[in-house]
Amino acid sequence: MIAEVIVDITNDQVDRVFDYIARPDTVAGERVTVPFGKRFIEGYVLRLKENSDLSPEMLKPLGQPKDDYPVLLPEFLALNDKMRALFHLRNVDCMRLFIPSQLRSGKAKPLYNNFVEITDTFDDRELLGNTRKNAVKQIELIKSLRPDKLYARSELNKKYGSNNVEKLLDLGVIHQITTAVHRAPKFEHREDKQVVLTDAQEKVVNSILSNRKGVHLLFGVTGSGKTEVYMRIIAQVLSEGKTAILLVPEISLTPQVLSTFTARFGENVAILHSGLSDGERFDEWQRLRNGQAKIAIGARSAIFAPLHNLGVIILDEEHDPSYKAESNPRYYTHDVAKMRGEYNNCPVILGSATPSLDTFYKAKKGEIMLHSLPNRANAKPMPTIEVVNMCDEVYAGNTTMFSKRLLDELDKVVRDKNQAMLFINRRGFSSYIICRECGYVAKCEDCDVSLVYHKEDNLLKCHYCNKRYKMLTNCPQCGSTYIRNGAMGTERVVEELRQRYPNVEILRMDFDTTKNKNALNELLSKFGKTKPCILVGTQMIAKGHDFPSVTLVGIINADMSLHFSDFRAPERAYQLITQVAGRAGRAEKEGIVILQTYTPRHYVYRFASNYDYLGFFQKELNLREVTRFPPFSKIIRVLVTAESKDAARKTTAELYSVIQDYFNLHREQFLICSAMASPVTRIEKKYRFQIICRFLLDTEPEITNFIFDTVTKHKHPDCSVFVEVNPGNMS
DNA sequence: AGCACGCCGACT
DNA sequence: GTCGGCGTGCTC
Repeated sequence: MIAEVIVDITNDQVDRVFDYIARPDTVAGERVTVPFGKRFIEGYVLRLKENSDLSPEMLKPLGQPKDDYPVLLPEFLALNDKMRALFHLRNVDCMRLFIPSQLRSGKAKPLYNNFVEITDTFDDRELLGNTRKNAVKQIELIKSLRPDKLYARSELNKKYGSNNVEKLLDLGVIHQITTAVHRAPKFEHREDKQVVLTDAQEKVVNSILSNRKGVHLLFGVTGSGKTEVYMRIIAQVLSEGKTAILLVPEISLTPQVLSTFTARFGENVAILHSGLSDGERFDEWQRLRNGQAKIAIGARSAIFAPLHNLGVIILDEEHDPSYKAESNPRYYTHDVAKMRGEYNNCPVILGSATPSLDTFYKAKKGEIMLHSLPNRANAKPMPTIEVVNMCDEVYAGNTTMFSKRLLDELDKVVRDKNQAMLFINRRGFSSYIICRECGYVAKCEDCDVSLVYHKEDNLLKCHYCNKRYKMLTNCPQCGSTYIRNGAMGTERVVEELRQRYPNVEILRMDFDTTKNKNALNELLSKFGKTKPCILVGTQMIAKGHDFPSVTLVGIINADMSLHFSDFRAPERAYQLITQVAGRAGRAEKEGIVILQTYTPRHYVYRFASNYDYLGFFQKELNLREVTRFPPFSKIIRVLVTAESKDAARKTTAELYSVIQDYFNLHREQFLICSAMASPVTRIEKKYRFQIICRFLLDTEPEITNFIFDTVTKHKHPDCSVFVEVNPGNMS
C-alpha cells in the first residue's frame, strides 16, 4: 500500500502529496515521522492507495506513528479538500488548524497521577521477610500502609524517599496505579436557572428541531433569550447521543457566559480558548476527542473541535468580525460551519440581534431559514435612544466631548447612585476628516466611502479606487476652517470625567487595562459592586455583560465607526449601537441611551434609534446594490509587504501587470482594478503595497482563482504576499 | 523549511 | 591552488 503524506513544512513548494510505502498498520489521519531528503520530519497521512505514479525505487518507507490513535478524524481529511478549494489554503495550514498546537510541539502531554497500593498476595510477615533488615525506611513504609487503601506516590516519595518506594515496587510488595488527570479550567460555580420558554422561543426551538439541515438564522433582539434556545437545542441533540459546537466571539468568552453553560451541562462542556494553559487546552481537546465531553464552547477556532457525530453547530453573534480569520490561514468560520454541518447532516444556527447584511440577505433569498424572536423575554421595552447633535453643542460654545444632555443624565446617575457606561470607538487611527461646524465628512465622489488622510503626501485618498483629493483647508459645505481629524481616546475621556466628578469611581476598560484576564475579571467585579460608577470603555463593554444597575449608556463619538473608510462601516455602526444600547436598563430600572453625533440625520442613527433593523437592512442592501459593493460584487486585495520599499513596489508592479492583462480581457466584469501604496504605508518596518480588484460575481470563481494562481506562481524575492477576499479592514 | 550542489572572491 | 560566500533546486 502507498500512503499519501503531507509534510509538516510551511512552504508552498512542498505543500503537496508525497507518496511513501505504507506500513501494514497505517491508517489515514495518523501523524507520522517520514524520511524527507536527508532528514526526518513530521507528516500527516491523508489517504491510502494501491499504486503510486512514481516508480517503486523512488519511494521511501513511512516511519512510525507519533500517537496511538489517528489524530485527524476522517471528517477533517474531507474538510481539508473543501477548505483548500474555498479559501486557497495550504494543506499544512489546514492540518495545523485541525490539531492542537500543543500536540505538534510536544509541549503538552497527558498528566498522570501515580498511586500505590499494597499487593494483596503478601501478608505482613512475608513483606518484612522480603525486605533487608537494615532498610529502616522501607520497613517503616510497609508498616504504615493499610490494605485496600490508595496512597499518593508523591506523598510517599516525600516521606520515605523515592528510591525506597521504587525498591518496594521492584520487589512487588507494592504496586502502582496510574490515572490520567484532567486539568479542567476552573469556573465559578453557578446554579442553573431553569426558565420556562416563551411561546416565541418554544416555536423557534421546535421549528429548528423539526427541520434539521441547512443553515438557520436566529434573529432575536437583545434580551430575547437566544441563549436559552441554544441550550434547549443542545440538550435535545445530546439526549440523542450527538454532540454540539457553540461558538462565541473571543471577547464574550467571559466566565459569566461560560458558567451559564457549565451550570446546565456540567462535565459535558469543554472550553477551548486562548486563556487556558497548554495542559488545560490539550486536556479539553482530548476530552472532546475521546467522547468524555460532548459540547465544545469556544471562539472561532473551536469550529475545529474533534467531535464525532455532530448534532448542531451554533454561531452566536454571527455578525461579529472575529469569525473572519484575517491572518494566515485565512478562513471564514461560517463557511467551515456549513461544511461540517453538511458532513454531519446537522443544522448550523447563526444567532444575532443584528445579523450581518450578508447573512440576512441570504435569509431573504431563502438560502437560510429565518427564525425571529422580536420581543424581549421579560417583555421590557428597549431603552430609548436619544440622538444628540454635537454641532449644536459647538454652536452653543460647548467644545468638550460631552453634550449638555449627556452631562445631565450623568448627574442623574450620580445622584441616584446608579451606573453608566460610556462607549468610545478607538478604531479610528486612519480616521476620517470632519468639519466640526456642520458635520461635513470628506467622501470619495465615486465610491461613497470616507476619504482617508495620508500624512506623508498631505492628500485625501479613497481606499477603494485610489482617487486622490487635495487636503481640505476649509469646509466645502459651510466654509469653516474648523476641520479636524476625528479621533479620541479612552484616557482623555476618563481624565475629563475625573475632573467633573472627583468623588465618583470611574473605571476604564480597554485593550490596555485588560491585557491579562485577571485584570478584566477584577474590573468587572469592581464595576458590579460600585455605585455610583462610570465605566468608560471600547468595544469590549458592548458584549454580554449583564449589569442591572446600568441606567445610562453614552456613545461619545458614534461617527467614528460610521465614517471608517470601509463599505461595511454603516453596518458595523448599526450593530455596535444596538449592542451598546442593549447594556442599558436590563432589569427593573429603565435605561436611556445618549448617542452623540455630528451627523444626526444619518440613516444609520435614524434606524438604530428606532431599533428598525429591517428598515436599515433594506436601505443598506439597496445602497450596496447601487454602488455594487458586496454581496453584489467581490473585493480582492493583494497585499505585498517588504522591508525594502523598492522590492515591495517592484513585486506589486509585476503582479499588477499580470492582473491588468486579465483585467483588460474581462473589462466588463471589473469595477475596479488598481495598485497603490497601502493606507498604512509601513507596519513593523515593512512597507506595504496593495492591488485592489472589485468585480461582479458572474464569472466567479474564475477571477478569484486567477488572482490566487498568479500570486502562487510568481516569484516574490524578499516580499510577503497575501491575498484577501472581501477583507474586513484595509489598513 | 533545510540541505546540497555550484560557481566566483580573498586567503595560506 | 583552496576555503567559503549564498543563489538555485529538490525533497516521495
